[in-house]
Amino acid sequence: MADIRDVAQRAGCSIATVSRALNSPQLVRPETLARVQAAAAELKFRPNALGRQLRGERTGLIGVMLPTLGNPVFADCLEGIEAAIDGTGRRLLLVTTQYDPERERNAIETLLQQRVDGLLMTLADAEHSALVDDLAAEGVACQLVYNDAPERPCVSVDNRAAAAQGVNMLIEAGHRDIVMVTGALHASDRAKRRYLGYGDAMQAAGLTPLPAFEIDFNSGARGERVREWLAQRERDGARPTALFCSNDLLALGVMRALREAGLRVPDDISVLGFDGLAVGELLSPTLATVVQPSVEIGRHAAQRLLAQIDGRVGVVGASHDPSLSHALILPHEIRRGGTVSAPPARQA
Amino acid sequence: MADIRDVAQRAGCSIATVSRALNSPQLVRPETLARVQAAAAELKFRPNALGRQLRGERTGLIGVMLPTLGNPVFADCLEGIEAAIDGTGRRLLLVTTQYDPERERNAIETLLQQRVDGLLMTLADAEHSALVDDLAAEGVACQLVYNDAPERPCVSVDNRAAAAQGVNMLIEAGHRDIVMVTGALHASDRAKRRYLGYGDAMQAAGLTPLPAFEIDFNSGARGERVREWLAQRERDGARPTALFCSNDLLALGVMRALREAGLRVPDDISVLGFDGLAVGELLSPTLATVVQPSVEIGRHAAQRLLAQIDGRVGVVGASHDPSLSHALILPHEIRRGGTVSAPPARQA
DNA sequence: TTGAAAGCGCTAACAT
DNA sequence: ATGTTAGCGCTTTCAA
Repeated sequence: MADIRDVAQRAGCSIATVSRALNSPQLVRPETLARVQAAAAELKFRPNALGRQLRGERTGLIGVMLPTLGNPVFADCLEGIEAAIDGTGRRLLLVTTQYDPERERNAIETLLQQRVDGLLMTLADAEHSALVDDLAAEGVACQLVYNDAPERPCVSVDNRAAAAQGVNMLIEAGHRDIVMVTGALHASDRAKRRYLGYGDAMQAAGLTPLPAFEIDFNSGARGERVREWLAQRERDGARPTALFCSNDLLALGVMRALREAGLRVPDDISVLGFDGLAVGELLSPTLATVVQPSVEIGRHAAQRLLAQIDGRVGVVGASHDPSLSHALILPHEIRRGGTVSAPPARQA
Repeated sequence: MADIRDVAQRAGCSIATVSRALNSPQLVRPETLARVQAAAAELKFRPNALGRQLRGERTGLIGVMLPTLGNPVFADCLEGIEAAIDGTGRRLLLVTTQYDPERERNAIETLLQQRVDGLLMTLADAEHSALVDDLAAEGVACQLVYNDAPERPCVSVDNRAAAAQGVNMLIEAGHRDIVMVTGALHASDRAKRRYLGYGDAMQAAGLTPLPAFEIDFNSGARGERVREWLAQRERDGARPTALFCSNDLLALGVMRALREAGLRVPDDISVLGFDGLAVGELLSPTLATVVQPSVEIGRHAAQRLLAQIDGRVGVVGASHDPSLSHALILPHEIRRGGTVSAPPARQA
């Protein structure tokens, strides 16, 4: 593979001139420029980004760390990130962590070793993670996505308020027995905040918040678990009339289980999701859900990160925009859908 | 940021010893090793991967180029890729191209400049693209995913046979008026092969293949287009009784349009998809589809790529496994689902 | 406008 | 077991 020296020799100039011709053509005499370009083309010269990166201040690499791509929420967000960096000459280094804190640590270390200019990530639990503080202390540019921790650099919706508003919609539809269904609650700060929002809405309506029904997201036996739980509640005479699922994917799984258990949605039981996945609108009945602007979350996070990186030019006197180190809360939306209706008439 | 020299000084040894301590601990006296590790920890030394990569043969970087992450097929495939490289110490450089050939060219060039060890990609049209030949000529390790071009290094299903089998299922259910619905047909070699498979099945049953109904994937007006088209067919008295959609996402969109047009699936019209998206099973009725093992496709492609890279050790006399430069065809599956039933009784 | 030269941080001979 | 040294390919002063 030809290197800059080969090109220089072929063009009859020094490597410095080749470098200029490639990066600052205006600094080079047109005739020389042409010779260099010709030489580069003939040799199929492909500049080695590693050399440049090793030398320079920046690599143009952005580290992206997400829990999984199996949930379209993250894929959507990634699309927003891509859209934001498109045309800036940056590239994305991608890692997924499966919500595993240890993998999170490793991944970050790896990305940092590659000298990414900045980090975009969703942590399992941003509030209790010292990671973000460490990164801040090290001066690593970084934005969290989806995590909402008010005092941290992140982009998200107000999960608590959004959840409350969603649950409130259920209440307004006439539901009083509402249970929240979540994955492992302890593993996700978002699910926790949504549960708080659920509690807010319930209490504001004078209802008693119920414990969340937690089911393991990764277990194949989800359907069965749901049915067992339902049967139990049935025996207790306390079957809820509505379920608030902490995310859309979970809602879809739950709905399948309900169907298999012979329950009709929404006639027998209403279901509300959270995320606003596009597929939700394609279902019938359409999935009622709390919509986060996933693509926009990704886009904004990336834009903020770039601003952060660029603001770091002089390294010292840089114009550190303080707003970039606090949360950016994007508006959520309630999407009414066919999975929510009034509760079935009470049977004596 | 501390570099290897700082660590050496602090540990009272040479940089070579530090390097050894980090990469081949067994070559270093335990006592020295301990000193180095202590020094590295105290200085929060983070090895600069760029230095190593510039020096070494390999970067450990794998370039991944996909059309979009908006379609879960590709996200699933990416999960398989991740699974395959997990634990190998490699990282993924990700780019999406939106099916745009020019972006494809740019992206590849970019990835190559970063000196990725190999490339994993889905091209819009692998058969007519000179890209793959160029790459092969340059000796770049590369595997195509989803594209099935028999003579190329790729991992996919046999799109033609799979489509034929799917369409045959429709025929066996009693359908004779079957139309294939696709995105821009010219843009995707897969859609083209699936259309061939459609033709195969129709002809084998003594039926006349119909022209495909192409609708722009990126247009928001999809629903409307479908309704117009249906109305037209209706007037012609030639409304098909079954639609074979070239992918599941399209099928979902089409089904929505059908519903909005007042048609029931499958009572009025049957729908068959292609891909095997997980959401298809969560719908009701569940989506009948031709299932590709997306995660496995990604996993295998990555494994083959790694084998290719590793086989290149001696650079010259390497054990170039020739099978790696030909297609690996993975088995597909027909998923029967609620969206396909017998055609409605003929009305005079 | 161009060239010479000094590294960026690391690894791997080669020497001791 | 450890040190010395020569680059990997590039950008960027500093001089000319």
